[in-house]
Amino acid sequence: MKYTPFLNYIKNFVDLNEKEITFLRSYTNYKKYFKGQYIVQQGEVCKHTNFIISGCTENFYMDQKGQEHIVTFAIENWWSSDISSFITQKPSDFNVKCLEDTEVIQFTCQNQDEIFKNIPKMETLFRKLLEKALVSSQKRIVNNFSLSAKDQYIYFKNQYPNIEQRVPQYMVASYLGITKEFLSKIKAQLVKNKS
Amino acid sequence: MKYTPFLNYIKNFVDLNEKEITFLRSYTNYKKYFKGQYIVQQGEVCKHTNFIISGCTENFYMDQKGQEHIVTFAIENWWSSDISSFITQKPSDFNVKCLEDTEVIQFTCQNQDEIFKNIPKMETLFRKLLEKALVSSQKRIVNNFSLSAKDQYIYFKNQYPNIEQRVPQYMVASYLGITKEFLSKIKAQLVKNKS
DNA sequence: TTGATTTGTTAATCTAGTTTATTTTTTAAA
DNA sequence: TTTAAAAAATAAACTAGATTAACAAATCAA
Repeated sequence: MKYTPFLNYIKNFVDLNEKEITFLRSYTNYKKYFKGQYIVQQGEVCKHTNFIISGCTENFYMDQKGQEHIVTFAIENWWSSDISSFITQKPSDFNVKCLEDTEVIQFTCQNQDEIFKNIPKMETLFRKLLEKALVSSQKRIVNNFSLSAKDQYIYFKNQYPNIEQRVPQYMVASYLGITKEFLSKIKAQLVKNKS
Repeated sequence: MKYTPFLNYIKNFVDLNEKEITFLRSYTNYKKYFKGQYIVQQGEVCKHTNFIISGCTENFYMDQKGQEHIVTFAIENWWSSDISSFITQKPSDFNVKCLEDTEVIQFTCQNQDEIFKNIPKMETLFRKLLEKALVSSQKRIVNNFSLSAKDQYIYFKNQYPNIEQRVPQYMVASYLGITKEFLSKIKAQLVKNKS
């Protein structure tokens, strides 16, 4: 069943009874996007928070010079949205785009409020998820400060071993905040030093 | 009374009745630190989340080369802690140090759980604060990617107009992730271009 | 099964920001 | 009021990473 991965994920953190599960299902919905489709577009309001059942998304923005910068990737069992636009319901500065066919369970801001009101355990879960997200966001700032591009790449590979195989290299470079040419150079260096 | 600024702050977001206020006060405590004192030290567990009534703190860490990097500043009406260590209750990678005499209202991890259990509105408030903190952390990553050091400095001045006067310039440089020499150069440039 | 588009490599040149070192200014203790 | 320490400014030499450009593989549609 389509909801299974989502409910299994929730079960890792909180126990829901039948009634709560029914409620949760009625306030969320399943959706499938195809490779290349946008879940959110820069300038539009981010209507949903999405839990990824299968597939892969990128969250990126375009700067004044027209350059794209990838802020995050998300894969199975991760959450994907533009949280800034979602909580304020104002136009987003980011795009969320599917890099593969992607299935999600999603809910609106209104429905999120209903869920939290009716199942306080869910708000506790989200509070804890936000804590972790904040920690890893801060960790990224710290790494930006104290690691060279090479060490940041190594850190990325360790932290997200699954992602590098699934996305083109120039996107990894964009995520790291370096040019694709320089990442190419770093990889050549690493190969040389190994042998 | 010492609790007034804290209760006023809370009042901006949620309405608490007398009983809830009494509860909140009995599960938090007031503490005064002097300039130069550490609220958290690298290697120790961060025992409290602190709400700053007066004063100013820096959150910094020391990298392998012995260089200090400031991750955040905090002043009146802000929260200050190492959230990673606080939620996991494992040794912290960061120091929180007072840059001025600093008065706080603080609570432990255990007491935070009690507060959330007994006053669900407080958990909602914290969930929302975390959402905002995450947004501004992501914004900082984005700026790191797309702004030059000069533009990041300008952004910092706009976003935190109060802080620059209160801390030495080399700390602003550390926060921005650049050397104090380069910040000095940027400021000289800005002065020249203005006249 | 080809040719067109997307992705990745290499190398020369360039630049934003670092490092190191010296000098000047400000702060604060005695 | 003097003096030592902390903070800020200036400048030359240096480097990590960007830019540009040309080419090589890989992927994919027809």
